Amino acid sequence: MQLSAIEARLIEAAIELFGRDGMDAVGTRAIADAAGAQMSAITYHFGGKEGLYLACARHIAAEMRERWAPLLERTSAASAADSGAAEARAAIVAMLSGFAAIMMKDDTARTARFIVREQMNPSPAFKILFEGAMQPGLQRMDELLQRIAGRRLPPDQLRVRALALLGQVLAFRFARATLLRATGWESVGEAETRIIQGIIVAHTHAIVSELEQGVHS
Amino acid sequence: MQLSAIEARLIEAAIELFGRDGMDAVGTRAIADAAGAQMSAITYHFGGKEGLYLACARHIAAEMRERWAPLLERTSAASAADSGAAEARAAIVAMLSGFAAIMMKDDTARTARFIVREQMNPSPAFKILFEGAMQPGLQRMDELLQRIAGRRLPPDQLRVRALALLGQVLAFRFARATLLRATGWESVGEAETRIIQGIIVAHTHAIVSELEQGVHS
DNA sequence: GTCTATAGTCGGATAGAC
DNA sequence: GTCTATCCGACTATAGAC
Repeated sequence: MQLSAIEARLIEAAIELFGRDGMDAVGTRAIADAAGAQMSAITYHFGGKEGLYLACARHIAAEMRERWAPLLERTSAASAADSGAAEARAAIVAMLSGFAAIMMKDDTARTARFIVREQMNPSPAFKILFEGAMQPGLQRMDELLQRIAGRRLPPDQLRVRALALLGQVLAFRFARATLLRATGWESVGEAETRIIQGIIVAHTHAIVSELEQGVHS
Repeated sequence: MQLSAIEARLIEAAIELFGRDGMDAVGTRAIADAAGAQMSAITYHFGGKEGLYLACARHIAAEMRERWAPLLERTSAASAADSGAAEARAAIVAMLSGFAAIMMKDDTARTARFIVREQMNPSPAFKILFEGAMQPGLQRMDELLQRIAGRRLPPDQLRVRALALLGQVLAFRFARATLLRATGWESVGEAETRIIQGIIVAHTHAIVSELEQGVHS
């Protein structure tokens, strides 16, 4: 799927505006203006506002897959059947730490807003985002947790644990306004990201260790 | 601040619609219809759409304060200066477990959507929500964590830890679509809430224990 | 492919009857 | 306090010039 220059600009602008104000609240004129294009270009290239919205979802899914890729590669060995619990634990910590680094970057904010809207009010775009962007990471987390917990936990409990672990990271993106107000920080730069990562690592380590011991006992 | 019947109906309808579609995407006519009122009633009672929006924020803040109140009362003794780490740990677990119970209820969905919008795109309403609804709970979490960590952690680290703990719970509310898809659940009823609470309790216990030991060592 | 012009609908605010 | 009627601007979509 090769995009022309104008299509790329329209998608970038639309992700920003759809994310900030929601699909219904954004005018096609505002998107076109922000992209330096004519409103009718949206009709021509995407068939209308809804087509542009779905194109945004596909773009975001592809971008997320790219960002996850290194983390998934690095942890693939640890999820294999012949690896031990210690390796799996290290892989989980690495995934969440890496995920935190991705999510704290400023340029993730636009896509995150878009995704959260779909979470709370799913449209056909949600399927694209879930299968393209979230499924792979969740599945890897599942595999790693299973290497630690064995078969003692039912599958839905594994998934809930995976979501709770990821949720710690997500909160710093979703509840950004509260984070800034509660800490007094002006923004989340490198120093703040390191603090967050350190705490995510400590929490994850504690949780996974407990899971390991809980299963052994 | 006593509300007339029509004001109450308008606020209820507006929270639902503003939460689902966002302030800009909802028409005053749609709100009025849902409330069984005339559009001009919004102008008359709230001065306009924005006034209604702020009234929604105040209403939500008051409702949240009410829901938090029992948890804050029950944990106030444990946050006092003469209580021990074990009491504080139990209080933290109780707070998060209770918070999970509140957040999993279906009728929290509307207000949660409204709040998440303000998180990602703060308007003047955010201050109302933060100070009225979030500040008290966060502060109590802070106090309890401090009883455990002593003075070894700088204040912003305490707050980040508090947010990470709360984030686990929040994720199940604002990533609801992912939760349902990842688990295959059809809804989050009592049985599912118990599973989530159990995992929150286990995770919280692990995190707080680690914090306790980390400080002692 | 890119533009302008226009059609038809719906947005919020408000004046004035009752 | 509650209603109707109306203003004016913004919306999406589309037809047609170039």
